[in-house]
Amino acid sequence: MAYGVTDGQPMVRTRFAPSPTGELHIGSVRTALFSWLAAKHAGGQFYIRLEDTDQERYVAGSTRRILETFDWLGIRLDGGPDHATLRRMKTDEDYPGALEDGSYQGIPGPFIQSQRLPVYQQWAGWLIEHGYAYRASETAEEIEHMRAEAMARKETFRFREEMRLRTDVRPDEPHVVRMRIVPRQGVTRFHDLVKGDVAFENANLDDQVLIKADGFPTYHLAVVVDDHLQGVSLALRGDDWLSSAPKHVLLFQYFGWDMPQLAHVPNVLGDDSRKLSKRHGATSVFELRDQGYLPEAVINFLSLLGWAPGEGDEQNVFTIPELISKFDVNHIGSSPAVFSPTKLDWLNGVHIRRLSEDDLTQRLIPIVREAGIALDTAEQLDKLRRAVPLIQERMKTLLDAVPLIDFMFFDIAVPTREALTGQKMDEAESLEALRQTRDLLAQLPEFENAPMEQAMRALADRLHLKPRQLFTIVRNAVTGKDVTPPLFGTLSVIGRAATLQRLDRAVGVLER
RNA sequence: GCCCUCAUCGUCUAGUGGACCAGGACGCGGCCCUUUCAAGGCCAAAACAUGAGUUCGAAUCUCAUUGAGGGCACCA
Repeated sequence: MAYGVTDGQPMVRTRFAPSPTGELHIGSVRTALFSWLAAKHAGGQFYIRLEDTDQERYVAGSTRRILETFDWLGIRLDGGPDHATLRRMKTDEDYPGALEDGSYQGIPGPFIQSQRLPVYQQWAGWLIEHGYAYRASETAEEIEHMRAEAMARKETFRFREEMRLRTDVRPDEPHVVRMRIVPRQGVTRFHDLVKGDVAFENANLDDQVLIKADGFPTYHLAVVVDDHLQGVSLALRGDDWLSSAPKHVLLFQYFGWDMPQLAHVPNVLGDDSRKLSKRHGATSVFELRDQGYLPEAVINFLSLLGWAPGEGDEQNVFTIPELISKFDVNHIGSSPAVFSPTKLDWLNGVHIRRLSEDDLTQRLIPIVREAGIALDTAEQLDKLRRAVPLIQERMKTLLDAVPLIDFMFFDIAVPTREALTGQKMDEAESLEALRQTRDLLAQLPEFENAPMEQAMRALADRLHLKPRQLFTIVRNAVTGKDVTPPLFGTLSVIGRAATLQRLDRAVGVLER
């Protein structure tokens, strides 16, 4: 397992290597999470490397978005950006300085592949010198033509050295560098931590382009060179890479470098068991964040997509430290997992309930403000603070808080007569009940939960009403809703003045 | 077409030849608690894709079939 060596100690080092081509997909985030957990479990390092070798697909600002994703999740990188700087950046800025640094925590940089071009050129040259690669100058059109001919013969097209139109390509003329498959026959095998032993016939591998005509490396060269130079001991990636893995294995062999351990993790699928896409709602963690999910819950949920502690351990709810201590790459499942919004909801509720009241209050503040509820005065903040214990176990997402508390801050619409008339009661009875409630609450020495409940139960008794009959009309009168947090705690947050005022108004409605 | 991968309740999964007429979790249904809604507790329904084979014995091993996914770029 140990591959890199730091200070004489074996070191597990993993990386996440996205392309800056837009929003980070949930499946990619999960792969990154697995990588991070694997590293942290072993006390190792996790870093990020930007694979921007395709200039055409580059999307401005995506590097920043990628780094923000990790920042929000609470995943700290052992190589990469400074989080404080990151938070100060503007949206359209990209490439934070820390990623460009020469090295970080002993990991040699830069961490942006476009800044490592000479490195790839150097190693491509080495391959050519040692007979593992060659120059080729066929144009895209020529290749396309060859492909069409092969298809006409119903053959699978693979570019091979023998198919070159021009041999003896000079280094100074436009060309690409292609890898030679050596040996041409035979089988390339490797062990994948997730997929097990995998074997590919060399005859089915083509002479992959390693350096493009623009001088940029392809993924295949860059990933091998960087993983080696940066001391990656365990490489996790999506299983769509499995088919090209044998080429990477061959390159490692050509170079004479030790292979990192490979783990190809399955995709995350959407509700319809198809690949997750925009049509499935949440496709980036920012959407989840905006929908009121906690990073703790997202991490917990994602870790369970394709991984389980195994060995009879049936735990489902994990803190991040628990995940770090229990995570094991060998327990990653080999089949794709479906993203289940309902399970995420449940886990989010669980993690919300685990928060301290203070913590939850802090997280609610921006959301409540966003909903248009002012929290500028100490009094308003105190109201929220007092409401939190009443709503904590009633939320699946942070957004759920808003309808649970808005009436504590805003006045409500005038209730209808129907809403103020209790079950199996007529309007006169209901009116009398509300009047007596009003008088009772006006005289109550302490406008607090317990004494209020005691007095109100006694009142219901005197009126020969069931608590439910009385409480329901009081709830409607004061909150304007038939679903609220527990009534008396709620009234106490609303305060005596507003409560009495709303009761008076309700009495007025029935008197009319 | 060729190559590769995958296949246990609706979903996430446990399970590595006997302890499995398959365990847990979400969701669903019911009950309890209860001022509404939640939370919590209890109970229930619900799966080894199919077919051969190996074996005294298979969810677990092998093969085939079917289905699903991925790859076959000077994209990652």
